[in-house]
Amino acid sequence: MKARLIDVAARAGVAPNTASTILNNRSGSWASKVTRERVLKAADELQYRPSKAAQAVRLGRFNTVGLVVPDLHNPYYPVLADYMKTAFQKRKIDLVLEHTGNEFETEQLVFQTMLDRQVDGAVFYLGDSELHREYLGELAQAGLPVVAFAALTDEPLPVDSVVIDFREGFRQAIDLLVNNGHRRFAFLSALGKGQGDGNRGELFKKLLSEKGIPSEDVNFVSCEHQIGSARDAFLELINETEDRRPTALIAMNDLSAIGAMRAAKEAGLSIPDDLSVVGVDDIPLGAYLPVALTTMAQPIEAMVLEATDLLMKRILKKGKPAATQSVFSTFLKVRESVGMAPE
Amino acid sequence: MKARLIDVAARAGVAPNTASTILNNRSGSWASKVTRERVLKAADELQYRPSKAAQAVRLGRFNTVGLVVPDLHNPYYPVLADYMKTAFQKRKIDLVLEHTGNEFETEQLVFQTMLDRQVDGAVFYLGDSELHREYLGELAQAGLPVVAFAALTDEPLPVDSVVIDFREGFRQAIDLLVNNGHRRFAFLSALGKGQGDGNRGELFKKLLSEKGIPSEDVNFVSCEHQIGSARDAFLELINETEDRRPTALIAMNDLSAIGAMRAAKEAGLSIPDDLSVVGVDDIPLGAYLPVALTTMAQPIEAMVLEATDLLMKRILKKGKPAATQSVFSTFLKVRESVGMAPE
DNA sequence: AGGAACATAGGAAACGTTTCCTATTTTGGA
DNA sequence: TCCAAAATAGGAAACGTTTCCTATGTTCCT
Repeated sequence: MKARLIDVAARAGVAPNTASTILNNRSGSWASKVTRERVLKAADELQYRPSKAAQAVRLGRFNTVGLVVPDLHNPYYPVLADYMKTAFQKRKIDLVLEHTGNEFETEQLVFQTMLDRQVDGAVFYLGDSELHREYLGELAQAGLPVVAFAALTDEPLPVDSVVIDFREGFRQAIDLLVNNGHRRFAFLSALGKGQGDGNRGELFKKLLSEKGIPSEDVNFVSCEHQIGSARDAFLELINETEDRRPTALIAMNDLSAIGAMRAAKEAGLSIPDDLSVVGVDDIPLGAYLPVALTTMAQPIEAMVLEATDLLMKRILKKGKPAATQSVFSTFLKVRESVGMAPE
Repeated sequence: MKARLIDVAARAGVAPNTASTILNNRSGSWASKVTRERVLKAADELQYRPSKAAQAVRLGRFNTVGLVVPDLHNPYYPVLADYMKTAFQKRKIDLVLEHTGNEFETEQLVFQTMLDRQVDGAVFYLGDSELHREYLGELAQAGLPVVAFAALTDEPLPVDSVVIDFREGFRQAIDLLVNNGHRRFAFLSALGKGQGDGNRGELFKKLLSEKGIPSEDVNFVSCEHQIGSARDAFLELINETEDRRPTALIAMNDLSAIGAMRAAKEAGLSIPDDLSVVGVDDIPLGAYLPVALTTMAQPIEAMVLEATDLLMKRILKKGKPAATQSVFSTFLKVRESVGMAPE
């Protein structure tokens, strides 16, 4: 059914290796013009496409890398995936996209897939699940080139990593909010059951205390970084804190921020008059909400380029150099969801 | 570095074929208990994982299917992809996800990839791009099992298809809007430059005229089905129609609806008091907008199951039976964005 | 005119599996 | 005790490429 190299060679009246050499125009391309054209014509007529599987077996590489993200439902990741797809495309490398949904079983499965030598390397975006941190070293040990995206934490990862330093963005956000008169804060993040926030909660508390905000005026709300869970959790906080209700909210991603804004709406709070909201991620949607979302953005494209470079180096390099760490800073994009503190 | 079948066999002191038979527990599994255990132990110790590429070459199949969607930035598709991933997982088949961004070049590339025999079959979601319709038959002709999702149109597709019949949802939406007193409508859709709306515009006009709405009170707005494009286009309409401004909008997907809601906000129109909005797709986000979005939902899971079945049948069946068509109806989910017509 | 250097092409092994077929040993019934 | 049948295992080819190495003509210089 499908044309093979042999078929092309036969039709062109040459040996398979000759055809192969020509089709991949290899080694100075010694073939005579007439032979070359015969082969090219035959390949075209037969609609020949080489079997990637056979190539992979022979060459020991796939020209494919994997990108594993926590959750495709968060529009941040498709944005990142697009950049990365473009970056690898330039190197003639396919990118296969997987998402774990932050579920342990799916994560296991994806790690297996990656290990099945389907890919020459893999990029893992460590979301708020701490689960796969454990496996990263294992994968690298098993010989798979790996690069990870992660939040900046105290303990460096055992693999090359592109880490996001939230300090600058946080500082800008807190400056803005405090200057606008806000004194009572809420912090919405994923914590518990295998989830961490990369010390961002601690960082937040510390920066606020430097501004003279006592820690009892900083409410930590834990949710699952999905929109529904954020709404529920924040609505509960609103109902619990009638007297000293926070006037400013920082959510650890834009989706949670949207959920919280919905909760505010349901509680009769208006944004930004009664409540100021800051998100993280700068998802495209944020600018088009009825009240456009102020958010901490990342230099996604630069981060992706760096990750791509790191992975390519790992793939091409023979030895196992020590893991490196590249740090990128966040910055605030001020939109409509932040205002002056009420009264 | 990586353990191969030979290595496992050597360590267990058996021939490779014996090891293969045991590891795949094939043909009544004749191997003696002791041999079996030795092989299993060796495989475990060496962390043996068979090379998928080699298997693919030998077996002529990949245990992998492709899913091609137009745009991952629209949260509708991740939802669909998740269902499909689960459905194929049950059959031990990997799903690789590709998106074309509705760009012609990317589409070409993806079609190539699929044809490179990386997959045993492919599911294409035909968005509003008419571009790949042309290629579907070609792919099927080339021997690739293909199933397509599409809107119900007059001309059936040359491959098995799962089509969405919008009539019922439209009828429900129009009933609701007309009963609420709306008389002037807008219809937001992707048209032009290779894009079609599957006759949904015509359908809309027809249903409205049955309700006694003259066609001059139906405004068609063309945009690119992305949030920003929808905002721009609808804002323009608002500004152009000060006198006979529409009081109800139907957008051909939820993302456009959100963009239009943003435009309404910018123009000082409030929803649903000044403008009622209905979307299509029922993306999860819709329920969590400050004004929850009324939308036409699809039985996504059932559609996915059907598509999965169709593809599996194509893959397993020898001959080339005629293309079938499975139709699914939409239904309205009423939320907050629809109200009574103003004054 | 004779050989070296070049241009052009093919033979055959290899990548890591699976599977068809054959070979050896064991079992069991008469 | 003998032979057929069952149980158990291995040999070798095959999947579709790529690549190393060798072989045949050509060209060109002396």
